Amino acid sequence: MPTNTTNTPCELCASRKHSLFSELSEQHICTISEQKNSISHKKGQILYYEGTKPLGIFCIKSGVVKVYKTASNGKEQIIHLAKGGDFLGYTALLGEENYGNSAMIIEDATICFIPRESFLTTLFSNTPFFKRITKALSHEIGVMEEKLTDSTQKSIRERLAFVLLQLSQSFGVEGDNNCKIDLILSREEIAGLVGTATESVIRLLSEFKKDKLIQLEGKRIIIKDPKGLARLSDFYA
Amino acid sequence: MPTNTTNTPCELCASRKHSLFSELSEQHICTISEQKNSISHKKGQILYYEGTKPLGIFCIKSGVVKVYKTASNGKEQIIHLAKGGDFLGYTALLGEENYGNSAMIIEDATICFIPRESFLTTLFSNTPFFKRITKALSHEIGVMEEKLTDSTQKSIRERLAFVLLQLSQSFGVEGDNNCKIDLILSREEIAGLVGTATESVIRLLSEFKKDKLIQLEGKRIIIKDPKGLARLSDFYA
DNA sequence: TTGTTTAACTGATTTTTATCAGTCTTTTTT
DNA sequence: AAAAAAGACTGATAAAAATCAGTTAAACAA
Repeated sequence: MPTNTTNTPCELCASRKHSLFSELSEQHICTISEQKNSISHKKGQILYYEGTKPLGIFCIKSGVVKVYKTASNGKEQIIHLAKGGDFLGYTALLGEENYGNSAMIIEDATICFIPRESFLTTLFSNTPFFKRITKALSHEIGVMEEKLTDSTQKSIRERLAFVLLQLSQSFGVEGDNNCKIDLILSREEIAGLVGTATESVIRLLSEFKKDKLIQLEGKRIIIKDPKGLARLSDFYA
Repeated sequence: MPTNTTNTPCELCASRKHSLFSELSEQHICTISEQKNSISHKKGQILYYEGTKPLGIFCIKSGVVKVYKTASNGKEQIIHLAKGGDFLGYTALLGEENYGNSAMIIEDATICFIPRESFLTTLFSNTPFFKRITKALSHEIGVMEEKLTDSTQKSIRERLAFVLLQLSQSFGVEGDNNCKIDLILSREEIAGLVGTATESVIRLLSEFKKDKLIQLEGKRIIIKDPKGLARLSDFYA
């Protein structure tokens, strides 16, 4: 189902500026660029499955990908949402393990695949790049520790409020006196992001709406009162 | 309060065999060894606080350290328990961030401190070692993703059963037909490990005891039926 | 050893959250 | 356009877990 697309060279790729490749030398970028393969993906397609062997890394040019784990009860825990400039799958590659999560396209995407060897060769022959990747890995660990703590110590209401703020951070477009989250997620997916039941999300969203914290426009959510949400999410203290 | 101890050279340190230093060359080990500082710590002492700047890394020779985050409600989420051979604090150092968690001695320990520069110099001039660290970081991310998923999708009973199995894995000593967890943790700390209230842990432990899954010997826990606990923890499926 | 503090435990209660059952609405398919 | 399917939503209920209040037991200090 995925289709090949015109292979824009990495040198010219707009999303590279915000990516881990941003500081790579001309020479290295070109090596990578020659080996990569740009592919178009439609919403719903799977990029990779948990438990399978990583053969390279993915670099998102455009679109949105959800990275998630399926729990034994069948529910999905969404680890994070990746978008243009984000890398996927390097954790499994560097950990020399099979994928520990799955990745599904949730907004039509163009994604480059860089084969294992090209990536690793560039990495190991380029200390600044290696450092950069290591820094990203380390940062990620801190983020996960924070998420774990929140998930055990905060209420669903607090977590949902926080998720909405994060979504507006990553996918928000500023409007007149508010901020629209420009990303279509099902209620079930929001639940997967928060780590709760779908019905709880629905109930809390309508509570937030009643309290004028958000507004619902079709499937999209508009943040009306970010400070109110921050207060609710127990963001300080 | 911490006191200096005889500085066993890393070359001769028993805990090195199981550590990330295990494959380091003679030369590199000696460089590190000359710069390090071995310190004795008593139970209750703090190794470092969340929010402060890392000045080097810690390498545990003996003893046990809890690495934890304090949530806004004052409760502790224990991220993991570190023991002989484990490294601490390299995540913050490599992420170029302040400590994202705190570390407290929970069993008298001897811990070496390796200053930032010595560690980083060795790391960047030694690709195999660098790869090894990167692999550990990547693995850690997978572990945290698993923990996050468990914390949102499993019940407290399942999580406690799993924590007990992990503790017996890390701190268990085999007895006649059972396995004693040779580590003294308060009920509150077990709660911090599971991510729940202290009372819930107490109730569940007595339930497990009633069901002949465990046995309590003073503050120590003896695993009587690991398979039963595994079944309870929903370890398969 | 006794008093004092801290931790472990128990029961009752409340709060939070999940689950179940069903309706309404939107999307997709035919 | 009509039928079918999927998703959003609502209310009622049940289950899980936290909190509160108190007792008992253990550890520590005077």
